[in-house]
Amino acid sequence: MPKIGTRLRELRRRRNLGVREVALRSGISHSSISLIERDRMSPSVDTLSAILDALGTTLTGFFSDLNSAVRHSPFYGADEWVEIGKAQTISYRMLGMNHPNRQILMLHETYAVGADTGEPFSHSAQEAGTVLHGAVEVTVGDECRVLKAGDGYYFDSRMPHRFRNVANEPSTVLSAVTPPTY
Amino acid sequence: MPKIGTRLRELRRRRNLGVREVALRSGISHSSISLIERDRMSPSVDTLSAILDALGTTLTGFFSDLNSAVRHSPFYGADEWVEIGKAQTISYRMLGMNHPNRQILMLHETYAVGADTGEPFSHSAQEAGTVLHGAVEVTVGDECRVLKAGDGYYFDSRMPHRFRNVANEPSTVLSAVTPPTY
DNA sequence: CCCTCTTGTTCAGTATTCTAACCATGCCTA
DNA sequence: TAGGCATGGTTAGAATACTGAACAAGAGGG
Repeated sequence: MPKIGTRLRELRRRRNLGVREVALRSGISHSSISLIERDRMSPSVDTLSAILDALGTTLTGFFSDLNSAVRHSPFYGADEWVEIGKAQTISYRMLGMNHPNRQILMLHETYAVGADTGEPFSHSAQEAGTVLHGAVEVTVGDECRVLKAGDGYYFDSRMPHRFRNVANEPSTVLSAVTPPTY
Repeated sequence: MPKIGTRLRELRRRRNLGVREVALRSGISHSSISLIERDRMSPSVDTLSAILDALGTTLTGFFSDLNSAVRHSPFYGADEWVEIGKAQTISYRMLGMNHPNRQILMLHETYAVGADTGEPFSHSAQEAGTVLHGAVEVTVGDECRVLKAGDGYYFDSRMPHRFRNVANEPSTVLSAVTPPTY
């Protein structure tokens, strides 16, 4: 939540609009606009959405413009992978947790024997990956194939997909998703 | 603000995490998580950010995945341009106001005699446009040129830029910006 | 069957956002 | 100078987000 206020003020100023004008168009009180722009309060998503609407922008656009250029070390140690799932049958460990303006979700996935992501699901993004160890049956749309170490995949996440470990040992996969949704 | 809750729940479930687990990692109470996921309250940006953090996602990623496939008429009449600025010296009228998943901000800009966007500013996006009528002096970075009807431009918005009407009549420009931030 | 551990939901109380009315300032015009 | 009308900021009270504890439903396990 980096200086939302400042950015909002810029957007408004750029349009030669007053706080009151934006308030009128968005249905939010001008005092709230003032407070939000000066980071004295964190608006609810609904409120922010209404304001952006009045400015002809969208939540999507607003946030995709956020966190632009910040310096950060490009290196991460082997101990810096962060578990983002609950390591029972499948473990998802991500790289670069706090990297600014992260556009990629790089995952090290470990599938226990018989592990299965279950119901094919879909979300809008693109993902690619490769099997490091073991054997994984990957289903994308109506295509299905067993991938072994060295094999890889690349597909649009909107296609329903599913992963299943078919080896009699744990399998590992290294994958990348962008945008970092999963 | 389309079903934020549903999407959040999907993200969580996909990770095999419980409401309580996410609460612990995000510092938000598990009851809030429950309420938010069922759209019974609209979280503040701070809160949402904390939750997404615990799920390994970002505001940017979360919203860029939002509003995917919704049907909508592709046609807009000449009377459907919406003024998003305050028409004094410069008028900004945008197209497709309520178009779902809008990725482009198409603008019809009208500059009064002597109008000037003033201080060069910058934001992260890409924009292109062409002069329809009159003459506009465009400055991008350290380059400056006068464009007349038919001339165009295309640049990365991160470069500081500025527009100035140098004709002795109103000038009009048709432009596009993506993502729809401006 | 009871016990316990897990899951998510409900609810009363607290903290925060949000609003409405008021205030301060600056810029016109008379 | 006063008066009007912009601008944005402040503040008490209403509305809502948020919390913690209590509740309900299900899954084993003895």
